[in-house]
Amino acid sequence: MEKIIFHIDVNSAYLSWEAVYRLQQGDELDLRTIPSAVGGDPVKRHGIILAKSLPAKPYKIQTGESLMAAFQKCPFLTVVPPHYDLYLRSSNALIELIGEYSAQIQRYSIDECFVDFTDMVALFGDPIETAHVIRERIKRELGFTVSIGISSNKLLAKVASDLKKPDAVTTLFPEEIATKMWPLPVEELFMVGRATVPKLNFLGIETIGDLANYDLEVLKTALKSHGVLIWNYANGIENSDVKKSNRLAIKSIGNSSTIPFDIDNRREAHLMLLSLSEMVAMRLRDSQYLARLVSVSYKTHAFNSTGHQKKFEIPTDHTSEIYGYAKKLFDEIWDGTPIRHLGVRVSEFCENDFVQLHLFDEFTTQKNNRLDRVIDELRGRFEPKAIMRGSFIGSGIKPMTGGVGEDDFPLMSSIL
DNA sequence: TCTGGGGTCCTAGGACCC
DNA sequence: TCTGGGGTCCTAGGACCC
Repeated sequence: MEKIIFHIDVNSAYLSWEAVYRLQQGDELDLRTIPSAVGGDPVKRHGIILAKSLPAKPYKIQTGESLMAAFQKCPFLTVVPPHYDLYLRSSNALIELIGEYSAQIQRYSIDECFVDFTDMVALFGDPIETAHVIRERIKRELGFTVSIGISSNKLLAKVASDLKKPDAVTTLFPEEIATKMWPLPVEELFMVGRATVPKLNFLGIETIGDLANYDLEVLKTALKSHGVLIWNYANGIENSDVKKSNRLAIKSIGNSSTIPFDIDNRREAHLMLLSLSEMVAMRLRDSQYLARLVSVSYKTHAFNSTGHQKKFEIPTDHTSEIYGYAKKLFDEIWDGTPIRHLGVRVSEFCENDFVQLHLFDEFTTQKNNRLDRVIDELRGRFEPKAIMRGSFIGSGIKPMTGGVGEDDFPLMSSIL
């Protein structure tokens, strides 16, 4: 039987949520009605556009571009800083509402989800009408708009939701592929990014239809497995299930940050690594995993990036050990070039079963373990700053760097 | 116009073993 | 001494997503 899949996408999510919140707080102005954007702080060198309003679109404001560039195009652009807590709460409210229509929901990102509606047709009736009911309810009850795509698989549903924005419901069933999807430029296809477009253009492929009808063998030679993937997508072939999101399915945990100033000495670099390790390790303990692989990466002032990683015999979730590894890895590769951006990531997880905790070095392990958990608890109960290492005072570096905690869910890079 | 931060997956080359 | 090929593990780097 053919499946019925919805893809639900919040229109200009960060900006919409910001606008709704401000209206609720009594603001007169609706950010969505003027050229506006959510953006970072240029002084801290985080200055890019994260989301833009519809009225900002005619000015060709692009997500990801620098605020400076945006102001050049639209000098009176209103830019507000991001509030990730608010976005997480808004996202949760959305998922809760959608949950009334199906239990089969895959959160794909903070502002997108897939819904398997196949078994719900018997209960709610026509999928298109139901999608409109959901769309209307979200607008009325939550105050923002969504675009809903409907098809028989996730890929087509996702493409469909993109066809009409904002506040719309669009179908893209297999028989509609040739008319609705094939005329689109190939860069609109999921998984065709910056690096692939020129390669496809070189082969004479300009539209999704060109790709769909191209010789698969030639494509395979030129683009390997990625070529096969996007050829299938161009033909609407994709058959993965809507997987209920499971936080324990996460494969890695990392935090990274652009430092407001270039770091040119080992001491400050280590302090920054400690700050990042604190957050990574806390999230790791919260995930109930131990990690075997620690990676460190950095970007230089000139934007060259380098990384180094190593597997360790004994899986851990201790802040002190992760920091120790990170520091060692960093020292092995850094040549003194001024650093703009630093990151720490852990992966290769195994369960943190009780047994594993005292296999080796019982005393230190248990001591470290208790210390980490007490700190986690205090930080959870009060605020992260409740426990702060003295070395950070006056350093210009925050005692913990990075975000995403309790409510994180895995974001898949490819629909599968 | 100097370009965030969170992820996943793939590939290529070298080491090592049989 | 020089020769072969296959498998697996490890690491760096890059492509893609939102």
